[in-house]
Amino acid sequence: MAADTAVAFEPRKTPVQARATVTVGAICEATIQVLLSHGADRLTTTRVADRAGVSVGTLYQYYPNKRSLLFAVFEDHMDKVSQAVEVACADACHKPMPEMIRRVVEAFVDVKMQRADISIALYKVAPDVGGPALVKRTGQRLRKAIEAMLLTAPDLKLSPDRFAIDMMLSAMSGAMRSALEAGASPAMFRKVREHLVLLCQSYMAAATTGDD
Amino acid sequence: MAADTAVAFEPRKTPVQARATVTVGAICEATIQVLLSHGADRLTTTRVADRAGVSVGTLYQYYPNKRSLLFAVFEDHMDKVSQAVEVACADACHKPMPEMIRRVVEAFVDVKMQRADISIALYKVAPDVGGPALVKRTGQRLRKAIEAMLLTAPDLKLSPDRFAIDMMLSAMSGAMRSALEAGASPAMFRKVREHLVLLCQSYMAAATTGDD
DNA sequence: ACATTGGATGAAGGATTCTTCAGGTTTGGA
DNA sequence: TCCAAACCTGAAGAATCCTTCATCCAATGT
Repeated sequence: MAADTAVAFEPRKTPVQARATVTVGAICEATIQVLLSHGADRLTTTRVADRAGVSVGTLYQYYPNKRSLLFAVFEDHMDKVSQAVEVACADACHKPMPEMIRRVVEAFVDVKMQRADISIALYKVAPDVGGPALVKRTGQRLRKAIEAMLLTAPDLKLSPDRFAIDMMLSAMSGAMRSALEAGASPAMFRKVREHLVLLCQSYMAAATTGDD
Repeated sequence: MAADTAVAFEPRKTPVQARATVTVGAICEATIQVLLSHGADRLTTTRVADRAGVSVGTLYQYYPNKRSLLFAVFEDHMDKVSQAVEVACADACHKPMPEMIRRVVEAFVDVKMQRADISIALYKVAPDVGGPALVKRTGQRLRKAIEAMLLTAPDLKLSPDRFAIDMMLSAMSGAMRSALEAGASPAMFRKVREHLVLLCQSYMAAATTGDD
């Protein structure tokens, strides 16, 4: 059921002139917009091109097919999220564990919220674009960053469990996803953030005590 | 961007004779299979009919369109999950809170795992089929059941917060989703279940103490 | 046995969509 | 100024898909 995850996903050509850079940016932005306004199943290359103010041909000059376009947008978003979390991890080294968790969770929630529209749009295509694979890759990247950070915690009895970190990450994703898809208000997001911090802190505390 | 969530989703006709019941069952099962083997974007009504061993016309006799078919399968699954959790809630009344949480989490994990293939298949179409709406509805249903159960807990200082329950549910969904999409082994699932219990228990304990 | 309602068929109409390519326009350096 | 490379255009080919409907088979009750 898989194996075609890596077929022709690479961009076809990289923009050289400034004009083309603008074009590619417009195409990516238009992809998000069309996804939000028309849904994943009515996302057509022509519609995206129209919205971007270019012709279809132009789109196919940079992306070999529709999936590669979606994949590129998805990959870009995941990369931004990863970077935000990695920065938070670096900043939180040597702090007490609860403080570490707080920073990581807040960084994650904030970066997702700043680009709420993109996050929501991408949930709609992830399945059709090798989503799980990319999500897994990103998960590993985040886990490494968090693992490294936790190793510098002065108040940890047990070494942090890899599995527990994955658990925490997937719980975070789930909570954010449902908040985003429910169209939560800014006030609601603050509450989600607050509770998600509590959730992760208490789980991590429990997971790094008499375990085995 | 919404408003067409309730268009022609109702089944067209309900099977009367036994023969037709079998047919409808085969169509639903075939839908899952095609989803798993071909992906959401290559799920065609003709392919589903072929796999079910009937003609397309038959399919359209029961479902007015493709989306309504997907919706029906989705709705059926969500109903099964809800029932399993509701039963667990009813059984766990008057038990200590940690025990309650344990039962609910285990019920949820187990029912999802029993139908792992269906769960995975449905993740692929949820976005295109009024998924978020159905998920929200199911979430409310589950929250009510859990809320009622928690009210009978003998060891709870604060009345359980609605928001906290939603939080727990979305964290559970997220964790299960990533485990399912990662193709976790049975052994891995046991570990996920165990940790998810711990996560929910520690969060609930924290959320029902000095809060606000 | 027969009429009526339920159930099944599958070719074909109608509508989209993806992707290409031959040819025109713009840019930037020589 | 002039040219080659970079860009852009958009009509049209090729491939799918969704859905319908006229027609035939099966079941049920009288």
